[in-house]
Amino acid sequence: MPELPEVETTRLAITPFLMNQTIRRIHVRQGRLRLPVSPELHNGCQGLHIVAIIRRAKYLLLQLSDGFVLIHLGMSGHLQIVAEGTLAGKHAHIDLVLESGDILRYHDPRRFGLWLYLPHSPYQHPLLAHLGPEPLSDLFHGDYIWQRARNKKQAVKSFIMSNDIVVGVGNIYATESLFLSAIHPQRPAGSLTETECDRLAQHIKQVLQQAIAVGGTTLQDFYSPDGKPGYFANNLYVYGRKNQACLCCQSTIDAARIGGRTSAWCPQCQPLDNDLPIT
DNA sequence: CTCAGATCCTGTGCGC
DNA sequence: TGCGCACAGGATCTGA
Repeated sequence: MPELPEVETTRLAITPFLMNQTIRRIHVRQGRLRLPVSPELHNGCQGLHIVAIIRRAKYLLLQLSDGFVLIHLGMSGHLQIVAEGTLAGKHAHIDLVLESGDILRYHDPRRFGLWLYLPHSPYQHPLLAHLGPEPLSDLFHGDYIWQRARNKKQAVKSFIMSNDIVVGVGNIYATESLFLSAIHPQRPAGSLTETECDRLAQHIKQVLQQAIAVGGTTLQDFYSPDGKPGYFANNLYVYGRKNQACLCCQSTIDAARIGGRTSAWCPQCQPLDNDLPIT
């Protein structure tokens, strides 16, 4: 569920309920996430105010009147605003209860997420200190990719999914961006031309912006217990379309695991190599 | 240093 | 209907 557009949509959706609110208490039902939930969050943070709700990469940061809460949704986490007294489901691990009576409820079946309390500047924290630029910022552009990709043999798909290169590009949007850029995902990152790097940067931005723009759909099922299937599913050209016809040229979509993640591509629209024979 | 693979955990969907 | 297996939107760690 949570790629960067989902996290941003979540941030926008919860902000009106959290902004300037006072925390009554935090109830942790299951504290064993990717890292243990910070002890400060177990029945802690009473009386602190929520000053700002910030996103960095796929992290959400609740800036409190004292310290920060760092939240990551992992693979299966999601946040929901529920009324007091709403029955907690099997995987409703954390409730952040506000004086308003609203509850920010965290669900996460696979428990790859994070809830940490950081007393000081969160950007110095090891989890955040080495992150690359935001993909939608001016710091991320074709020439940046070109410079960072030089001499790298790593598959370009793994490369753009590396958080020290650029943050927030998950498996879906990496796959789609490469299709739109006509770049085969297994190409060594260092083999990209400057023109290809420009195209790639442009399409990563485009795909993420489009997904954020239709985040309104997510807003709907954000409050309802049963979510809809992916709102962006209609816009997908190759992700999840193995053995189906390419929407542009009718070739059969190919797929393989690259860096441990399933990757799909069109062999016609995204040639592996223009000149050299495959050895 | 670089890169590929294993790993954390539960749910779902498929073939048999 | 049940069982076993493969796979899932992430990110870190290990080791070659």
